[in-house]
Amino acid sequence: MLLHLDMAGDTPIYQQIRNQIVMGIAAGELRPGERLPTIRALATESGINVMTVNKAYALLKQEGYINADRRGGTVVAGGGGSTLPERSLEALGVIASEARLAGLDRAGFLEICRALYDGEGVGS
Amino acid sequence: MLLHLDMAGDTPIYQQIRNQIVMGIAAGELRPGERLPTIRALATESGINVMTVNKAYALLKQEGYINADRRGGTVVAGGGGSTLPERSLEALGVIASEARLAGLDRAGFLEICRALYDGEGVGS
Amino acid sequence: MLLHLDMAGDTPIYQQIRNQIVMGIAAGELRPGERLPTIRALATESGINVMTVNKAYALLKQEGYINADRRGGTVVAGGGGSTLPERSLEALGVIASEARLAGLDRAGFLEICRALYDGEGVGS
Amino acid sequence: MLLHLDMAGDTPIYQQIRNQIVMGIAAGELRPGERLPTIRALATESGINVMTVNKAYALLKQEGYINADRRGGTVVAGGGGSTLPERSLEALGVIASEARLAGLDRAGFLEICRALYDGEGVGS
DNA sequence: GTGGTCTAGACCACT
DNA sequence: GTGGTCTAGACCACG
Repeated sequence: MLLHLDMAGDTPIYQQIRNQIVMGIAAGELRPGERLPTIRALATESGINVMTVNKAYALLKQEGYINADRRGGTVVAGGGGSTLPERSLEALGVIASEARLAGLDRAGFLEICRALYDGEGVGS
Repeated sequence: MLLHLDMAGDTPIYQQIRNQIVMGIAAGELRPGERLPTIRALATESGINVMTVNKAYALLKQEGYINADRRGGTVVAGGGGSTLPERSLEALGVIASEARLAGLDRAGFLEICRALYDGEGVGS
Repeated sequence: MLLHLDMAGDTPIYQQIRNQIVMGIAAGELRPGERLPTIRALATESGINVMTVNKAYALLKQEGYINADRRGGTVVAGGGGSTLPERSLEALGVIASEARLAGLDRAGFLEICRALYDGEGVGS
Repeated sequence: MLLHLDMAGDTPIYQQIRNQIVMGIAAGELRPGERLPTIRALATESGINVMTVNKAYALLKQEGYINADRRGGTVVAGGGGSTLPERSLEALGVIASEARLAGLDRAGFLEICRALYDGEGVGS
């Protein structure tokens, strides 16, 4: 459970944590039922504050990606995802426009989308 | 040049302006060489601060989507976009993961991407 | 005596046990004088800690819903409840407000209250 | 905008704030579109921390009761409430059971519910 | 001046 | 030992 955090960028740290955990689940590195690292463990290990990790976990819980097992620990939730969030759809629309203006043709853009969906890296 | 601004959402207003102009260019509603409305005009017309529109235009200029006209106006830049920005690529990766976890299969996801690329709406 | 416990929710487990026993008594499934399952039995049967069940029983005893039997068991207490607890009254006030804001008119809200009082389910 | 906060009780402060604002909206003391006090103002005025009020506002925003206007300030959202939250329904079921066991007959219980819905006080 | 974010350090409820 | 809550003080993005 190694996180790559960019302290300088303008994406909030708790968002970065949230994003990487979501990607980790989608990639199968984190399986449903598996325990996530403790808030405190992740905080000290990453050199950030407990509250920040707390916020990330709270967000993930609210979105239904993870569950806080009252017996201690936090667990990856099993499936049941409903639909692609509205705000992601909007962001996707903007990105598609940027792709067109960047000179990417339809096939090229879809190839990138496919690669990311399949969890392959995109040649930077 | 009608803007739909959401004062409640968590996307900064200048970002919303920037996004909608980018999408407008990609959709062909704004053609290369065409003049954009004055900062002041857009501001009063949309009921927002001049500084906010200024920031959006500055951002678009910096990204190369628009250019300052010699006579003081602002015009849509022609082509020339190089590659999909790094930060958009990262965002796309997150969205692809969310799509997987939302139960969307590859075909469904790519269909959405295609529709957005082609400028069609997505059935909500 | 089957308990439905939600380990993920934010209601403490001992509270859930307490609530379900209270509802069981009100519904007539548990009659005054009837013996409750042993702490240990309920704990192992539900896969939770003995201390947790203990806490629930202690709470119920303190509230007067159950009594310690001379022979070491625990039995459902008979009637005698005085008034609706202050904290429940406050919670009810909040819920009534939520109902208003949810667009529920007075008749609809009271119908739900009646159904729950009479032990009927509420159509989801 | 006076809040009555119980620092000793086991209800989190941010929850108490949230509850009282919800009740304030339902009672018509806070009307849609009206500005709520600043986070800092409410914090200093109530002698609590900014982060605590922040959390309460974030919760209210997430529930759709208020909107953070990006131009500064926070505003009461207009209507549009969907349905009574599931967790409130469960709590209501428990309270109805407590009422029965407290010796309240159906009419008495419904009278209390009606009074609270109509915003009248209940004789302690 | 507004809300959003982060930190360091602390206490508490729950299991 | 876990997550949940609170504090005091600070910086920043936004408008």
